[in-house]
Amino acid sequence: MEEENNKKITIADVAKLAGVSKGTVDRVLHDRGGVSRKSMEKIRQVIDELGYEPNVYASMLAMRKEHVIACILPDSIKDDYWYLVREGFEKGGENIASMNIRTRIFLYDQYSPESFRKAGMQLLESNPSGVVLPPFFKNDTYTLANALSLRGIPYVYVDSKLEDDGHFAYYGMPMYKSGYLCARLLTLRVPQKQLKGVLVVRIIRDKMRQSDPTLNRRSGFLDYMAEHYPSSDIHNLFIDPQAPKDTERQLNTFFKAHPGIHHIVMFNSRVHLLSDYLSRNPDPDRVVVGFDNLEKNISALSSGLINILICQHTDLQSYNAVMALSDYIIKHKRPERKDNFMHMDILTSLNIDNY
Amino acid sequence: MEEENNKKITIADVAKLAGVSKGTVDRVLHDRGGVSRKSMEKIRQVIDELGYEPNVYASMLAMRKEHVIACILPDSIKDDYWYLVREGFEKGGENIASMNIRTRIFLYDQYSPESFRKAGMQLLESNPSGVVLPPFFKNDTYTLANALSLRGIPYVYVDSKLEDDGHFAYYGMPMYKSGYLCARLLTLRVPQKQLKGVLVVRIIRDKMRQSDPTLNRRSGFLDYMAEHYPSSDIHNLFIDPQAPKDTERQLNTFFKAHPGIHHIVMFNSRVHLLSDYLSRNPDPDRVVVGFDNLEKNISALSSGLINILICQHTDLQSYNAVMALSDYIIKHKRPERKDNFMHMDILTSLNIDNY
DNA sequence: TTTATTTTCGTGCACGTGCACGAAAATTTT
DNA sequence: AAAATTTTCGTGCACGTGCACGAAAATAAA
Repeated sequence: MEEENNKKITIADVAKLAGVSKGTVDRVLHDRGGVSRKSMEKIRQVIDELGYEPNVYASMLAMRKEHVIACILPDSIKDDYWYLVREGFEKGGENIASMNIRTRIFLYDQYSPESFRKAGMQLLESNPSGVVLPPFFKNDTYTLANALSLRGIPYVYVDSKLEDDGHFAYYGMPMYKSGYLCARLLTLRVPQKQLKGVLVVRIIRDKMRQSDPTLNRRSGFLDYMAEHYPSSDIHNLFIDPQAPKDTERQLNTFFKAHPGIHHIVMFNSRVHLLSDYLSRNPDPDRVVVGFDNLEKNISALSSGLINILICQHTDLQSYNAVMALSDYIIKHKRPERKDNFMHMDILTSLNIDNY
Repeated sequence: MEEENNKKITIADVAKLAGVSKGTVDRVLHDRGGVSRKSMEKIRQVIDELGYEPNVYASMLAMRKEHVIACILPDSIKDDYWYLVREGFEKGGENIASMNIRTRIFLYDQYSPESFRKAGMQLLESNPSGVVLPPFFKNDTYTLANALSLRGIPYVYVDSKLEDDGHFAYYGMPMYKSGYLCARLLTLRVPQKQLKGVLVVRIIRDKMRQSDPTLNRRSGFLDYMAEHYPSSDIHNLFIDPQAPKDTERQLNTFFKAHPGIHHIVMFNSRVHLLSDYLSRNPDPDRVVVGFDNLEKNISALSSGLINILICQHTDLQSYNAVMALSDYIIKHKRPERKDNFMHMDILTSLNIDNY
């Protein structure tokens, strides 16, 4: 059908062929009613026949609305996990700035659900055309998602997603699998019988957060270990990220008590917290695996303190989310898949360049 | 300076403040001369003061020109290396189709420089606004690049790049490093003394191509091996991709003669050519490393025939190239870096999902 | 039928930029 | 100084869509 004879088909062409005015064509294009059934059918048919496609530029030019894509985020220091999310969002923002779409970030205190709600209200007031929504406090996130649904504002989950199905898209990571992969990489060079045990370092107050996605990662890890090294011990050590000296002392104590253990993992993004201890206590047999491409992690990898980093493009998630929303705003196109799981990158000191 | 009080600054605003007409402002915006020095300076100053930024939509709407981004490629069967380049290019094309930028591919026979020149002429005749240019025949590519330069058409090298500096951008891979990484991954689990040797499988007629980028990769590989396994042998086996049965026979013969060798690498994208032999001759000690995310390679990885695939986003290269060019056409923005080296992904059967 | 109401539809302007045309101003030539 | 030429600049329309306004047509109420 598609008429590909150089000239672009416009609304006027459709109108003429359908024997109506371009106003009417516009009405059916945007489903805004007030068109008789006969006209509508005729117009739809002509649109198909001619293969009409709207001109994005003319459309955006005519539609004066100023578009805003918003994001709600925990306030965070530089080089934090959430900072990566933020960076990706902002990168996307730069990319679409010239398309007259602005971005706004609403920050909250990750230890105060109250502040989340407040930020959520402000976000709604800004009347965005799309929202990037990393769930944090489950119930409050759900409330916010509902409010957005009600207003017809598309929202994209990143990081993890809630069970509601009203989201526009999701960009996240296969947490369970990442844990499984982590276990495998950790034990790559270890024959079955030699593995004495593994130390899992955890953050003491992560219990606070209602739903911790790293739990799934831990499950994946434990399952692999149970399958392949059933007799090896998994030790847990809880550290306080705000007390680096305590951390170092704890690690010292632990490894004095368990001289046979050389394998360490952390399931969140903060493996760099171990850097101090690791650099002061070299061990040729040691293997350390961590997650996420924080700058500090990457430099720890480069300098050999840790061995492997499993990266899941935390920043790409929010970047993709922004781009998906802007594509929807500009071209009215939905992403190919609604739920998108990111690829896991294995980073070692050898392939860390150009990352 | 930037006036951020909601209203967008237009050319008319600039014109009024500079005491000229918008036609004149347009002239300085596009450097098309015919403007007195005094006016020009005044206008430039006002533009800075007001922080004027052109409206992309209005600009593209007014400028009727139909933009084409072209690519010159070896004709290839599906699931070939060059097919990946093509897929990336086409994916980019889909993405910008709604922005009224078309893509065109000019194919040539990779065994005929003559056909390359012909395709190049056709490409020039299509008068593209930008070109994605994977070098193949060195001299002819250089000639084509020159012709493009002369016409002011930006061209982006992908895959590898020539020494001229006229290119708009480059998206490629650190070949040497990929070889080095390959060697390391191949020998990950092998103690120094146990490695008897490695088999390098090569394509018999790759000598034909004037500059073969995989040579660098081979250098990286050999350097690593010389450093870490100085006493191990590197065997070369030349196969003909069009004679699968010969290949299998050659491999059989080789491994009968060298029972101690279990490590295989191929430096091009065709490690899948070994699949038949590998599946019919299982060897628990075997390690196979290959390159590039061809579908056949990926399925060989999934089914455990090969162990590691080093991927360099062959498709992303051409995709990025298209996007960079379209960004330039639409927003007049150049990429952040001129030369972009892609990241190397390490793929195992464990992290191959969602790739 | 006449009037009132609702449904359907056409007209025309605005969005901001690019560019062609030709006029005005400046400069050179006669 | 007048004419010819060159330089500089202003005017106005086109691009294709969205949307407001009000007219025409269809339907309902009188």
